[in-house]
Order: sequence, then C-alpha cells, then structure tokens
Amino acid sequence: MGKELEKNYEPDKVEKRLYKKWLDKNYFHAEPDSKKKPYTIVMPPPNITGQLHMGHALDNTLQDILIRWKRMQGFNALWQPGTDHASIATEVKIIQRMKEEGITKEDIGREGFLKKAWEWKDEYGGRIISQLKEMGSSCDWERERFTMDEGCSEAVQEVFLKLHEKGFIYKGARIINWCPICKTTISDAEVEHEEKAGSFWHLKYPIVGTEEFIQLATTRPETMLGDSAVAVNPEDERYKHLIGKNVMLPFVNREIPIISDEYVDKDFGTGVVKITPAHDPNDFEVGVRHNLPQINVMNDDATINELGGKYQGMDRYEARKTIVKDLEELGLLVKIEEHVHNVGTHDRCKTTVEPMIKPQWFVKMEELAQPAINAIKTGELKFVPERFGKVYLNWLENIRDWCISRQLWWGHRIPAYYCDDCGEIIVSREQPESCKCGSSKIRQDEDTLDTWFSSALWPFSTLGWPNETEDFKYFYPTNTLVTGYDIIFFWVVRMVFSGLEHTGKLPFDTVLIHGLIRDSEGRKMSKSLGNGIDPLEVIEKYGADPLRFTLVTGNAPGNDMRFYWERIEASRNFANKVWNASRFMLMNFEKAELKDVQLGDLTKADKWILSKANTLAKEVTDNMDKYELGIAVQKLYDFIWEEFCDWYIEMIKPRLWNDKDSTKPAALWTLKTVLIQSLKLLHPYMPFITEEIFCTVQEVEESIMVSDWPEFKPEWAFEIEEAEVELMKEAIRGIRNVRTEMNVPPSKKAKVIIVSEVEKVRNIFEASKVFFGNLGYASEVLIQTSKEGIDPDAVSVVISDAIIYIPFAELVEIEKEIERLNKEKERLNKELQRVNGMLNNQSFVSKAPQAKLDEETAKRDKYAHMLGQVNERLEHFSK
RNA sequence: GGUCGCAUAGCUCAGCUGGGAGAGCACCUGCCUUACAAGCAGGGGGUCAUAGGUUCGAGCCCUAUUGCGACCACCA
Repeated sequence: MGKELEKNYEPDKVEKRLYKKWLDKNYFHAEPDSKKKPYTIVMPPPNITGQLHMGHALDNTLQDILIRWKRMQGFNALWQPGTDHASIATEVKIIQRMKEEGITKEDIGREGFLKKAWEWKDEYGGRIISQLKEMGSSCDWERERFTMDEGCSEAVQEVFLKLHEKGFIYKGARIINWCPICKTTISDAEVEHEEKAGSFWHLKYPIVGTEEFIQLATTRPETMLGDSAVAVNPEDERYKHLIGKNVMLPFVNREIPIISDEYVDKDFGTGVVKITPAHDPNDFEVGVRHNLPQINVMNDDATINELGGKYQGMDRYEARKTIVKDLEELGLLVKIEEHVHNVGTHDRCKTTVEPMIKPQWFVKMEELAQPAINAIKTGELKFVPERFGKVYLNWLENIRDWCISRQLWWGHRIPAYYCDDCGEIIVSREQPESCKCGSSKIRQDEDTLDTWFSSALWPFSTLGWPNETEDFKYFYPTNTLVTGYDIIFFWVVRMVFSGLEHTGKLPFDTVLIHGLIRDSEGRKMSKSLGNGIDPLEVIEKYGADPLRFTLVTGNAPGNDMRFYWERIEASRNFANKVWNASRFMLMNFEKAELKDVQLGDLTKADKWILSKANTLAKEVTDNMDKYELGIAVQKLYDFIWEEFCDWYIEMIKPRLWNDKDSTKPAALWTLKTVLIQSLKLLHPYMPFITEEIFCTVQEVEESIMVSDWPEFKPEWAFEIEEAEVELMKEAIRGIRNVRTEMNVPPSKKAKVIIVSEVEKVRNIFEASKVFFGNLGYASEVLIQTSKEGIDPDAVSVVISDAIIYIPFAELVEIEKEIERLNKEKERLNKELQRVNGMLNNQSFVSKAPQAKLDEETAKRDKYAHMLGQVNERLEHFSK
C-alpha cells in the first residue's frame, strides 16, 4: 500500500482519467451472450440541437445508476444511446441561423437546406454526447444511433408501409392544428392550452325574409367569413321556429341555414352558435353531420384569403378588429363581454394555433391503442410511481387519430408518391417508374413525418429491427424506461403501441418516471427566465459525483425537486468523507502487514460493523429493486458517515495504534472489507470517487464497475454482537451527554465506574473497556457489581441494566445533577405511561400480534428498571 | 369541467405492507482530538393543513373541507 491520497477529494483530477480508462477497457460495451441474462435500457435520445440541462442530468443519472447496478449484479447490461433529429426544433434553429446569413429556405431549396441540416447535425450532434460523458454515463457508445441514420430510417419506412397496408395510415382532409409561424401541422399533443383573457362578441345576423335577427356570441369574429350555418339546440323553445330558415351572412352576403344540433348548449351565451367547419374542430364535426360546406378563409400565414372579400390580405387579428368595427357600424354588434377562455398554442413557438382543413396523413388510433390499454390493465406494463399509469390510460382511452405529416424538410420524407395524371397515390420504398395508368409523371410527397414517429420505434429500431439481428433477439424487449412525466403522451404511449404492433412485444416492462428540477423558488428552469443551473458548471465546481448524488437524494420517484447549491455542497462533503475514511485506512495500512484473518478472529466491534454492512447490502438492494433510490442512498449516507466513520473508525483507533494488540489485523481486515463493500454499494451513485479509491486501495487496475455487487451473507450476520455494541454506544452517549451538560471540557479526563448486577452486561463492558478511553474521555474504567465505595455524590447515568458513575475531581453543582435526573425521570415516566397504556388495554393485548406484545413488554421492564435507578439517585440527593 | 398530486422542524424534503416523528441546511453550546473544520461532540425546535370515520393502534387507510400545484378537456 504505497499509494497516498490527497487531503481533499479533487474530482477534476480523476474524472477525465477514469472515464477514459473505462472507455479504453471497453467496460460499457455489451454483446449478446446466451450465458448471461440481458438488462437493457434505451436512452431517451436528446435532440441534436440540445445542450445538457438538469433534466438530462437527472434522467441520465437514474439510468446510469440502474445500469451500473445491474452490470455489477452480473447482468449483461446494455445502455443504448443516441440522438434525435428533432425535426421542427432543429429546422427552426437552422432557419434562424440562415436568417442571420440572409438566406431563406426557398433560396437554397430542399436539397440545399438538407445539406445545411446535416452540417448542423455534424457540428452539434456530438456536443450533447460529450456532455453526457462528463456525467459518467456508462453507455455503449459503439452503438450510438441517430433517428435519421440508415437503420432507423429503414424502420420508419417499414412501419409506414406496414401500417398503410393494414389501413392504419390514411390520407384525408381533416381539421388539423396549423401553426401559422412554423407553417406546418402539429399533433394534438403539441398543442398547449393556455388560459387567456379575451372578449366575447355578441353579434346578430339578419334572418332572410324577415326583419328579425338572430343573436349569437363568438370569441373569434373573423372566422365569420367562413361560416356555413348557425346552430341552435333542438330542444331550445326560443329558437325552434327558426330552424330551417336562413340567415344572411354580413360582408360576404352568403345565405346560410339555421340548423339544430345537440352540440349546442342552450345555457351558454345566447344559445346560438355560428358554425365554421373549416376553422373549428367542433364546427367541423357539426359540419360533417349536416353536410355543410367547408370554407377555408385563411392562407397558411393566417392572413385572410380571397374568399374574405375586402378583408383579403389582412392578418387574422387585424381582420378581427376591422370586422368588429364594421359590424358595429352596421348595427350588428350587440355587446362585448370580457371572457377568459382557453387558446390553443404551439408548444414550441407559443403562436396561437389556427384550426384548418388540409389533406394530411393520419394514423388511425383506436385499434392500435387497445393492446396498449390492455398492457397497463393486466399489469404487464408498470409505471413507477403507479399513478402515472392513470395518466397514460386516460390519454389512450380518449385518443384521437394522430396527424403525422409535417410541412417540414428536416425529417423522414413520407414514402408516398402521386401520379400527376390520374391522381393515384402509391406508397412504396422507392420512387415508382410509372403509374399503373401508364404515366411516368410521378412525384414524392413533399412532407416529412412527425419527429415522434421515429422515436416511437427507438427501442427496437436501435437494435436492428426490422431485421432479426442477434442484438434485437437478445436485448429486446428492453427492461426499464426512464423518463420525465412530461413526455408520457409524446413518447411513452407511442413506443408502447408501436412496439406491440410491430414486434408483438412490449418494448419495456417498467417505466420509471421522474419529475422536474426546479429552481430554488420552485419555478421551472427556463431560458427566458435565465434561472437555469448548468449541470456542467456544477461538475466543473464540485464534480459529477456530488451532482449525481444530489439528484437522487431526498426525492421520491415522480416528484419535482428544487435545486440548491447547499445540497450540492452537502453531497460534496459526503464524497469528501468517503475520501478521508479511505485515506485513514491507507495511512494505517502503510504501517501494517495484513495477515490472514478468519471470521473467528474478529472482535465484537468488528462483527458489529460487518453485520451492519451486511444488512445494508440487503436493504439497499431491496430498495433499488423497488426503484426507491432516494431511500437507498440515504441508507448508504447514514451507514458510511455515522456507523462506519463516527463509530467504527473511532472504536478501532486504539487497536490500530498499538502494534502489540493481537486484534489489530482483525481491525484492519474489517476496516478494509467494510470500506470496499460500502464503495461497491455506492458506486452506481458516485462512480468516479468509488473507482479511484477502489483501485488505489486494492492496488489493481480492474474496475470496481465490473466487481460483484454485495449480497447478503448469512455468515456475516452477528445479531448478538450488534446488540452488545449498541449497548456500549448507549453508555458512551450517556457519558458524553452528561459531560456536556456539566460543562466538562474534553481535555478533562475522568474515571468511569460501571455498576451492573447482570454478569452478561459486565462482561460486555469488560470487553469494551478500551473504547471508553477515546470515545468517552475516561481516564480509567472500573466495572463492578455494587456501588460500594463510590462517592455517592458522583454524577451518574442510568442505562439499560447498568448505572455509570463519573466522580469528577472538581465539584459539580448538585442542583444541576438533580435537574438532569428529574428530566430523565420525566422522560421515563412518559415512556412508561405510553407502554402501560398499551399493555393495560385489553383490546390491544388480545388483538395485537405477539411480537409487538413481547416488544412492548420488554420495553416496560426496561423502563421500569431504569426509573427505579433514577429514583434511587434522586432519593440520595434529597437527603 | 375532469383527473391526479402536494400540505410533516425556520427552509427544502424523506418517511417502504398502519405499531414509539427523520435527514440535509439553518440555529445554539463546546472542541484546531495525529482521516476529514468540506470536521468532531452535545443541544433546541413538529397538535404531521382542518373536521369526522375505520382500527387495540393513523403522518400513513376512508370521507368531507381549505389552500397550493400539475395535467387533461370541443362550452362557441
């Protein structure tokens, strides 16, 4: 053991070196191996435009913990990484950059644009990957994939063709969400509903052939240009007589019918609704039921088109203002009310979405959703925490057809071709030479697919599907999916039904959901607020281990977490604690020879800590099995800091510093064994520091990450010794406590006399005399059967089955001692009262389990005995 | 409108199948004890939101209420 460690742990000196070592040794790589059980996690692919943020840091920390743990458990662990082309997000960014250069998409055309996009990908795609590496992520980088690489694109084509063939993909003119800024359709999932203050305009339309008007209310008066009916509820007595009549639509002078439809709520507004099938999803449905014309009055940029008469060319909001003004002039505006309503906005650019009718490609969802619904109902698919299963189920049960075509260039181009002569639509892998009508004027659909169409296939496209590769057969289905609750709809749902449909298997069995990292005030971290904490900054200042540790500490799955630098510091302090415990060990090993040590050579203290470490391994594993990482990490923290450092290391110092002590080798062996065990358990959470210490202590190159995960060993279970050491700790705590209360400085040593009538107890203290010197500031320890010969005025501590006298050389204030004893008496009385309350309760005695009964009975005896001792002491002082 | 979550120490949060309220930070006291002052020892501080109920026993289960928060939703 010639190696030494620095006084403080300095992450920047070790992290890069260790990560490189892991890569060089190829530890992260997994190959199919029929002799081992696979464990697979597929990484949610970050966008190529992305920069590492706290969300990624959390997501990847959780995955790395699981994968490192399973790898150590002996699984053939594969963490499959990659990136997402993120069609719209990337395209927007590229356009922005082109704008700075004064170029538009149209200037350079589709091909030119795609060239730029790939350049972008080459430039930025690797950035987030290298940032993930700084986190310590143990992904199999050799397998890094991209949603638009050849294999993934093949999968996309295959799925499109298959779904089309089965009739699940269709093209139709339906109402879709249109973003007038991005100039593309978006899916329902991409629409965010925001409450906005608006107005409710009450208008009246003249009824044809009468002098009457019908009054209605709308939040979007400009859509009147596209009205094709006015609807009332069939049961509404006020309007029954008007059904079937026509109204004259102002400005466009179109006669439209008054119809009746259940959709209209009699009690809302005036009970009359204008119907605009081309610009409202509900009106669209009404229109279909009543066979109304669909009149699209807007251009793609949401300006009014040629059907809008004099309003042509105006932006939708400008048209709104002008139309309201014009209606007012005609006396057709009744009133304006304040009105708060939900407005659909595009989640990316926050532009108000315009519903429009356009021919688009859709995936028919109802039938595809069914197996995904069953999977959660049968329990085959599990969410952690469970409640997110409801969110998932609710979405699937109310699912609508998925609009998958996008008017973008960056993405998978739809494999559909049109014959210019006969209008035939041909879905095929390659561009057909000619149409069956004989024409060769064939062109491909201009649109690309929703970016989630390819991510939906990610768990199997990355493993080689649609080809039956060895990887696919071995690693698929994957096991755990780790992601945030914000993309359950976008991604999780779609992976599940896609996996079931195309591979016949669930893509994973468990979805571990985590929350958001918020700022210290609980706000979402966002660019516009500028309140984001850069994980790379945390790593630079404190290291990756403290960051990872912080992200899993004190958090339950699915809950949001606030970020505090203080918490990072606390984790850093813990890392440093581990570091220094290891330093302590190394320093002592330098001066000693490690002999062969058998379990029989161990002292009670050794057995106590070994037994505790053994239990710890079991508990941590159990917690991790249940994905309770926050609890597991808390147990590790408490064990290492309190039990191992504060108690065990302090207990063995006298043995280590005394070369003549025959138990010194046992202490060294235990120290090392328990430290190594702790490091292994801690490794998934803090990979770097544990590796550095492990290799230094073991003087090996072989990594801790490929060592065996500790398992519970029956031969390490020492219940009796555990109880004995706990008794000794109780005595020492009592002594320290009294000394502080009596204001005795640590430098003042004092004699300690332990009196017990129980032989077993005396033996325990006899065997642990040595600890009282350095832990209890004792100058001398006497153990006796009776209090004979002890200064009756000495300060005393009553513990289970013993009383400890400390005759300080100086006089202590007797009042203080009496006060202290009285407090203790009060405490014991309260405890006794509680226990007696239970034991005297007939229903408790008859109904509580025997174990609980025994436990409480034992406590009663113990407290009663202690109380007797305390009373005896008090009697003495009252004389 | 619907669904779900949260309410526990000054702050931020844990608390697994119901069985004597925990951590980190902050605060108070005393210690530079040869692994660590990024530390050691000791301490104060909680009607577990409110009201009922189930139970021998409730922070935990049930019901209602209040206050936050999230998500979903076609009231024009």
